[in-house]
Amino acid sequence: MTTTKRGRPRSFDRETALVQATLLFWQHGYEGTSISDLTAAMGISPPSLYAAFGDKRALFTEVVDRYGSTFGAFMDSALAQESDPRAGFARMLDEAAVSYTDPRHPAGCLVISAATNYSPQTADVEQDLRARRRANVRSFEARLQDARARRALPEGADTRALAVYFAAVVQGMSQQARDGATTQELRRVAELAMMVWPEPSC
Amino acid sequence: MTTTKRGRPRSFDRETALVQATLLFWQHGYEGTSISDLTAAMGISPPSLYAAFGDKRALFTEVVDRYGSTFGAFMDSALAQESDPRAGFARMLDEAAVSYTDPRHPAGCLVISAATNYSPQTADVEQDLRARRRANVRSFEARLQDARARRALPEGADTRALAVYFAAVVQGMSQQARDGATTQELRRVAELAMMVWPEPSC
DNA sequence: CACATTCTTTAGTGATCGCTGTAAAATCAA
DNA sequence: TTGATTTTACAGCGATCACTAAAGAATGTG
Repeated sequence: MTTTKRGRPRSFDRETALVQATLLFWQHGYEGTSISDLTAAMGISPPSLYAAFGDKRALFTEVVDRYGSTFGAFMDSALAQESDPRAGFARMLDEAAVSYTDPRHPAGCLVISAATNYSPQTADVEQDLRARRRANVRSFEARLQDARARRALPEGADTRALAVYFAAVVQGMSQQARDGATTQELRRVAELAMMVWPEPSC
Repeated sequence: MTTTKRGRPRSFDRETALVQATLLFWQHGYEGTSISDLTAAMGISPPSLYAAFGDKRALFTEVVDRYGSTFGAFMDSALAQESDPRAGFARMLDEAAVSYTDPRHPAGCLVISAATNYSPQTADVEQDLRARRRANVRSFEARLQDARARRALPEGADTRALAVYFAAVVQGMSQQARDGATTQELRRVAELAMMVWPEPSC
């Protein structure tokens, strides 16, 4: 496998095209974005798109993977970088409030909103995103169990319920952002949501 | 305007057909449900559907209106029937947990999930449901302002933030239900969510 | 019965969907 | 230059989309 390039070089930048595709899928969802929409935004023809990315489904998967390592990366990093679990969840919610209303890109979270309505032939796409969301809930729960083991949560804390709760709050914030909620409103929501955190004191 | 019926009688029950359409739209969303899907489930042909309901958009509007006065009615009634505002919101969240996971119909809330991905030509449908969700937030806020006026909430309570918070929790619970959360998990989420309610005591 | 009215079925409309066959254009290796 | 390789633009594939024209079938009215 050599790194030499032969043949006619690609006339467009693959990364730039991927960003355009991300914005479209983010805004309109998987089914709401057509190949025609994509090629128009990318400035390329259908055969070029298929040669560079495979098919629509493969392009979407690549978009979601890239999204997870860029726009969506704040979640894992907030939980991982804060030594105090409570501070980690608080930071995650606050950063979600800011990111979901960032005017530089579509509102909300792509993983949450890009495939909620699925026709039978796109059920696999819906299942893909659903699996990612479920993995997120499990990630929350693992962090909470770790916190409980390290005495940052009371012995009897229901980590499963807390994980589902935080996941629901994040998803609700995404939906609210798409419905027009402001950054300030969502930051207040994030602040309120943290009040359920069980305190050993009091 | 007479009530006499002339001409060939309709061969299907309109209400039954409307219920079938509701289940399809609830499960697969507006764009994910085709006329072909609808006619197959209703057991009628396209011209019969168009004669009875207008077009796809009109049928969907009728479905959503009917949904609001049946499956979705628990929200308004919970807030209206409980004299204590806190009890009203608690009951609303708990009933949402039960309703959103009721195996007798699709999971979650139709108004929340039936049109989140919109292509340009169906933006009006998205805007319709969005308006209903915004009206819901305003309804929450009005109830909270009423509660504050009646000293059931502290003077300085941020009713706007609380309204957006409760709306986000409800929407998150709907999404979690569609992702497979159980009734018990969501009831625990509802219970946790009520812990943000500001108490004049303590 | 005949007639008007309403719903039915059959078959199809143009438009758009995701996707691709074909051949010219643009590069590198020899 | 010659040939191999890869991408390009053009055009169109079959399938499905929401929707409907046309004519037959089933009712009430006269």
